[in-house]
Amino acid sequence: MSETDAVKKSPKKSEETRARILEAALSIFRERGFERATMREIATEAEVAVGAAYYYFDSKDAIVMAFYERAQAAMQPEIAARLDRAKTLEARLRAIVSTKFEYFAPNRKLLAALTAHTDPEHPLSPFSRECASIRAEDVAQFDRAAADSGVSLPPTIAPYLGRLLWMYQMGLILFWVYDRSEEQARTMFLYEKTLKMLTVGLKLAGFPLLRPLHKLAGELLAVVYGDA
Amino acid sequence: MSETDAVKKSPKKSEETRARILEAALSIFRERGFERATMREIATEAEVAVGAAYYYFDSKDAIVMAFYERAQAAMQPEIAARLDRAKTLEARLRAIVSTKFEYFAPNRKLLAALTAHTDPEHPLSPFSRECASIRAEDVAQFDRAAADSGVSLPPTIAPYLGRLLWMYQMGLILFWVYDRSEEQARTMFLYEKTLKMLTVGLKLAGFPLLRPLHKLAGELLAVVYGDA
DNA sequence: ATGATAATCTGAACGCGTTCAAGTGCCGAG
DNA sequence: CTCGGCACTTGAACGCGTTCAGATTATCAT
Repeated sequence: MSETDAVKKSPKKSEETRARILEAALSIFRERGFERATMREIATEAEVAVGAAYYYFDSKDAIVMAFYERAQAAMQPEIAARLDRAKTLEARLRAIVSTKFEYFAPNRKLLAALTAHTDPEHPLSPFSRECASIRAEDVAQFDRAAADSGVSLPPTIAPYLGRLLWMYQMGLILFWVYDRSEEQARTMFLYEKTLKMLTVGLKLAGFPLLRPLHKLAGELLAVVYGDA
Repeated sequence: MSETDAVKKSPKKSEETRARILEAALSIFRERGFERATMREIATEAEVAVGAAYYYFDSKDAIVMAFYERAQAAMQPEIAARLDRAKTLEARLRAIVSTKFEYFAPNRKLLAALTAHTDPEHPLSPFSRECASIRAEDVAQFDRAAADSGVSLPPTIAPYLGRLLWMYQMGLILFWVYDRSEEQARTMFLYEKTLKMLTVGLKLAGFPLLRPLHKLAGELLAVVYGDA
């Protein structure tokens, strides 16, 4: 019978404790928001001492990061599948952004912790070193979305399109997180309109009339994304 | 002689204490940054107890707000004067942005506290209720800068120009605060290029070719700035 | 079984921002 | 002169995130 026990325990007992702490934390974050939740409360809810929570997670921030990484891993295949089915850039952007809205909808309060900071030195900032790998995955998705989708940009701008689209998406999500309108209707309106504007804008961007802007934009992007 | 003393003290002794606490705080903020400064340290430096600091300022955040309000009041006339001298939109934008860069240059670390948060519920966020009056003053400056400066936008967009320019300026300042390049050279490059791009862009914005975008942009702005 | 070693867990304690009951000193009315 | 009230000041104490020395439990070679 120690055999069957061992089988039951095969996903390691400590993994279960870790999961219990994570779930307790997320439950409280969702209910009360990140700021108002306390580590003592989380530990009590998970039936461990505070120290145990810190054995599994480096900090309160790190718990949110664990959630974020899990969310990213969960959404990745869904987004990939949807991207394969969509052809136009608009449809592909919808695939990415809608998947995120759907996944994060029950966690809007929690997500606020991940959008509250601009400071790239803050661990939970979307621009932080800690978020770099998730950010890179996201940008890669947008690059895939833009690839052979009909949009043609001057070579000085094209390499930045993925990052620019990521930025657009971040703005949208930021607006969504703090959108107090019924069912976030304002964000949904913004979503539709900006998406349309983006596609129209990208079509117009090819016009030779805008040639002087191309050079400027290229230099600009090179400096912004240069090294930092 | 109690007379002359009274005259000396006429700006009230407590005002002097308040000033001493503020200066102590700013000195430490500048040196070590907002986060790393502690209220105990500030109080010690100002030669008072912690409680006294809280008698004059509601919170650590409130000290930064006091600095921000003072800065705003100090820059206002300088900007107004420079605006009067400038005619083109570009020159006027330069007047506003350059004045701010100059004033805030010795306080970049401190300013980081005011740009670190996107959360509109955080007191130090540029989008917060606490910053609303300063923000309104800023927007009014940009409105003045745009007034009879040659730019003509469709009536669906024109009313938002001030707020859009304010947003542009916030982005620039945000980039500047975290710009680690020598003398913030990258920001200065960005400043020049985006300013040029903005003026070129605003000229192009009148073209009838862009008519479909005008309607879209108008609806968009109405929703974004609708009530929140 | 039996230690030894590592993994897991505990709760007191630290430094932080903040609060507050209790002082201290000053000033004007009596 | 003096006393009541008010502006100002104090520092201990609170709740927070976090740390850490030590206790407890699991693992496993012997």
